[in-house]
Amino acid sequence: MISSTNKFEQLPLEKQSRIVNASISEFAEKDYETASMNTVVNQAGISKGSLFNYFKTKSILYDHIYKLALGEVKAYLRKVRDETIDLPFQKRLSKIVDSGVQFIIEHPRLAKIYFRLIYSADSPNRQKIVSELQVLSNDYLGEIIQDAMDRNELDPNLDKGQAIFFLDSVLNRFLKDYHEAKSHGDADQFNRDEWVRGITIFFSKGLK
Amino acid sequence: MISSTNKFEQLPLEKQSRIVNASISEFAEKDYETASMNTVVNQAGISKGSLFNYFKTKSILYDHIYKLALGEVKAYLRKVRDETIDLPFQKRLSKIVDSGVQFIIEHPRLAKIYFRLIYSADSPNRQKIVSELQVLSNDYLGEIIQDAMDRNELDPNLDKGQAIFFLDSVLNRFLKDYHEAKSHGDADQFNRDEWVRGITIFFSKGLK
DNA sequence: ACTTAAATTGACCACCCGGTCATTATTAAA
DNA sequence: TTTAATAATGACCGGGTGGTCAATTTAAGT
Repeated sequence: MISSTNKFEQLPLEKQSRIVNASISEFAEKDYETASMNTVVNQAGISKGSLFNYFKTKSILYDHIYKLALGEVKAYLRKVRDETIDLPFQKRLSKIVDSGVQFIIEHPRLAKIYFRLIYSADSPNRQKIVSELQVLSNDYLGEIIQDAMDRNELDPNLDKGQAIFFLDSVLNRFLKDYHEAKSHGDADQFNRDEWVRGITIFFSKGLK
Repeated sequence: MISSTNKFEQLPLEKQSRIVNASISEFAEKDYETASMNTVVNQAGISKGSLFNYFKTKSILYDHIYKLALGEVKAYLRKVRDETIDLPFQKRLSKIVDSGVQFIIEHPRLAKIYFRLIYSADSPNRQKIVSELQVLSNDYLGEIIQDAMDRNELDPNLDKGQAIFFLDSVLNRFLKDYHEAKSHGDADQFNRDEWVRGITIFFSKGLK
């Protein structure tokens, strides 16, 4: 079976990275419908015919790029999960937030694609992608919560599904706001440590 | 001073509502860039020249529509705020969630436009609109929280800004998920009362 | 009924899109 | 060096876009 990115993968690495780079920039800057294959082609310095030879359609190229972005996100998450496996819940949570912030700083364009995927609506196969992400998040946060419950750090009668939802809501929203503030240049309004502390306290005690 | 919607407002009401209806449908279904003036025109049963006579540009029409959507949202929020002014925090919170759910049921297209505005990125003047919304949310939730603090229902040492952020994150995310589940036909997985209870408990006690 | 002013129309414009494919340039085999 | 196979090109296609404007219909004034 021949993958649809087969021709692309056989290209010299330098050319591959030019194309990937241009695509990342374009899909980070504009949403799927508005992103232009012409722009990608010009930025990558190749001809239109070539690009459509490597990727049969726009949506296949998009697939390639978002999977790449998601792969990076997953790697970050895995790393922090494994590195914090022995830490208490609060400490663990704050490390996860830290790691998210770090990802945004190191890969701003991939972060943009990721948030577009989560929050915006108009990628192809959106429904499938979103439900995949939900499973991912469920597994990931579910594990963290289960660990904490096993250690009696969290209420053992907790509705796990709801707990995951709350974690997911706040964490993603925080990172999204942080990302937006950063790309608008006014990230200094975020005292990171203060927010990380606030978030972990909130999850422990609520607002009471 | 002549408003840019002046000509539009002088139209017979029936024609106005045909145009508004068509516009709402289009901007609910597609994001700003993808929404088509031609579709609006056809659906409204008027000529293209007329529409551009009433609204000089696409972005002015969009302005009119999103302000309309936002106005409805605000009215709902005001109503529930005023009706629950004497209730304790938890009860109040659950009424707010209820009201949001009701809004989604009664105005699904406006809800779609609202969520697109909040979560998606590509409307004109996005930055200005989003910061306006932030002020709105700050005022609204800030008031609710302040009331609760005054009654010693919440920790008096609470960082108000953070508290608002947590409320906003969870409430908006819940309503967005509810809205999406509903428009995908599988809203039954949401046991509304259970979620409302879970949310209010979470805000009181956290996950401990 | 005639004239004038205002509202409505839709063909038309320049532009951009994703995608194609005959032609050309490059490489490998003989 | 000639031939055959492969890779790269960009002019071109049909279609859609926001926006315009001369021409036509409708309404108002006398």
